[in-house]
Parts: sequence; structure tokens; C-alpha cells
Amino acid sequence: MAVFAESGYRGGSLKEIADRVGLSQAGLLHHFSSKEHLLAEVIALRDASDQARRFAESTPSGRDALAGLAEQVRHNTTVPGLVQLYVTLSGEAVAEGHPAHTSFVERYRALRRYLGVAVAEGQRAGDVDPALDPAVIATALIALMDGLQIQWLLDPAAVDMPTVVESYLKSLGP
Amino acid sequence: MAVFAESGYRGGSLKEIADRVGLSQAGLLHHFSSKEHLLAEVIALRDASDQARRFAESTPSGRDALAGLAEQVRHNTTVPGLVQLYVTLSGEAVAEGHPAHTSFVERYRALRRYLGVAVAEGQRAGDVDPALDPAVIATALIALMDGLQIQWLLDPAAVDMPTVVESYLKSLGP
DNA sequence: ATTATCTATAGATCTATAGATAATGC
DNA sequence: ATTATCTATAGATCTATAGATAATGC
Repeated sequence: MAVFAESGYRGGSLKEIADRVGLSQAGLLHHFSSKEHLLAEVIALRDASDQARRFAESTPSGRDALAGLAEQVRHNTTVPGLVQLYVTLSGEAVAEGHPAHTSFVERYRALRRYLGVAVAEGQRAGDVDPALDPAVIATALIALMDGLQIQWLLDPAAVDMPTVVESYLKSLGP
Repeated sequence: MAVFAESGYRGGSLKEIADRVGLSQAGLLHHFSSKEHLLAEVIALRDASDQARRFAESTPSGRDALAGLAEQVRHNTTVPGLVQLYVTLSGEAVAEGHPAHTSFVERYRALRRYLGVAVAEGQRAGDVDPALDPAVIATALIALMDGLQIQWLLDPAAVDMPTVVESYLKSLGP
């Protein structure tokens, strides 16, 4: 995870990973039959470590789902390595043919669907301005969080992610 | 520009670039003394091709600067290659020691300053809610645009960048 | 005379596989 | 008997440089 975070999938080498875990490069490939397979496992591990946070609350309803985002962002500020893994891989994965391309396409579709539902529920509950388009807000929320991570990684002192997200969430109120 | 957009700096090879412009790899290095130097020139060229758009209007005042953003986003949907270059390089450049790291840190600082001023001016002119923190809004605007680009590149049919940005800009009104 | 280009190559990598040896599990 | 590990290596790359040749500019 650390190596792909620092150098990306293309830039990270099996030798570097093997060295960090105290194996030879061939020894590492005994456990992961190819570099691509190792990437898939790294992504699965990353997902496990925060989808836990997002969905563990058994599909929370509107307000809770949105509040959960703010909490997720706050948590992310404590795990810069995971954030960097995500930013680096998503930047690479926009390329057609990147091994993680399809997985990112699907992840974002699922996220937009999940947050779109949350926003619509928030509207029914009277927590979110009913004039807004849930799909637009869902896309904007995800974009905001992703973009914040780039700025924050580049300049942690200058960017307070939770404040910005909370400010946006507040602006959604009716 | 196309090669770094598709494969990033680390993943893009001088051979691939040379092939596309009809030179040998050594011939290419006659014009750019190293891969790193070539990257710097590519970034400079990218900047020239859209900083022109952003600043050519000689530091527009608040409302115009914000409207200019929406226009920039609309324009970006017509140049996916440039957008991909930007997304791919910024994803790589969060890594300490990446050749474009410092340049991205500075670019974002400058952007936040520029947009922060624009928002404050918009407030004085009565176009922007005076209760908002200009620095927070500036950071959010940049983040929103960056994050949208990732989603849009991954799934162009599902993400309408201008609509989302305009929706956000509208929400800033008093 | 200078500039642009090429071929050839040094010296590092990189991934993946083959095949040997050591450790572990039943 | 199976699993984990290693060394060695094949076969591709990669960047940058050396040195030769062709094209261009004065």
C-alpha cells in the first residue's frame, strides 16, 4: 500500500515492495502471482479499511449518511498514506486500459447512487433544500472530497478538509 | 502532452514520445536534454494554453472571475486530453520528490489566492453571500472542479461538469 | 560552423519464470 | 506432501551519452 501510494502502480516496483516486507522479489510473487494481482489485493484491502466505516452503519438514512461523510473526511486527515494511495491510483486509473480503470468507474457509479439516495432522503426528511437535484449534489460532494484530498496532500497546512466539507453540507440545508 | 496524459510522467517513455513525433529517442533528447526537462516544457505548454483563458481578461473582478470559471469548465469538456494530462500529473505530483511536486504546490496556492480575492470582491459587489469565508469557498471551488474532472474522465456520460459547477456558483449568491 | 538527426551502447531497471532448498503440516 | 523462500536468469524496457553523418545558416 505504501509503495503504490508513493509511486503509483506503474511507478512502484515489486523489488521495492519486496524489500520493505523483507522478501526477495520472487518470494513476493509466490504470494501474488502478478503485479496486477497484487494491485487488486491492495485495492481490496484499502476498500475493506474504509468501506467498513462508510457502510458498516447498515445504509444509514439521509442525514446520517451526509454527517457520515464529514466524519469520514475527518478520519481521512489521520491517514494521509491511504489518502495518497487513493489520489495516486485514481489519477492513474483515468487512463483507458489501466488495471484499476474499471474498478474506479464502478466505484464512482456506486458512490453517486448511494449519495444520491441519501440526498433525496434528506430532502424528504426536510434536512436538505428540496429544490436541489440529488444527482448533482451527489456528484458535487464526491468531487469536493476528491479535490480536497489533492490540495491537502500538496499543502496540508493550507487546507482544512473537514471545515470545507462541513461548510458545503451546511449550504444544502433548506 | 498526449503520452504524459495517457501514462503519466513515470509511465510515459521517451521512446513512445519520440515515435509519435517521428524522431528517434536520441533525436528527441537533442531538443529536451532530459525527460524531466521535457516534462517541465509540457507543463509550461499546458499552462500557456489555458492560463491564457483564465488571466487574459487582465484580472477580472469578482463576478467575472467566477463566471470565467464556469466558462473554463465548459471549455474543458472540449479538451479531454488536456484534462487527463492535468488529472494524471496532479495525482502523481502529490508524491514528495515528484518533479512536478513543487510546481503543483505553488499553482494551487496561487489559485486559492486568486479565487479568494475574487470571492471577496464578489461579496463587496453584493453578488456573493457575505457570511461565507472567501478562503473556504476558493478552496472548495478548486476542489470541486478537480474532483469533477476525475469523475468525468472515468464516466463522461454520467457527469455534466458545467451543470454541477454552475449549481455550486448559484448557491453562493446572497 | 552549427544544428539536427541517427545508430549504437552502457548501465540500470523491470516482471515473470525455472528450478533448487528449506520449513511446515499432516 | 505442501508451502515458502531463495538464487539465477530470460527477455523487455528505460534514460542518457558518445560519436558519426546529414542538413542548414551565414
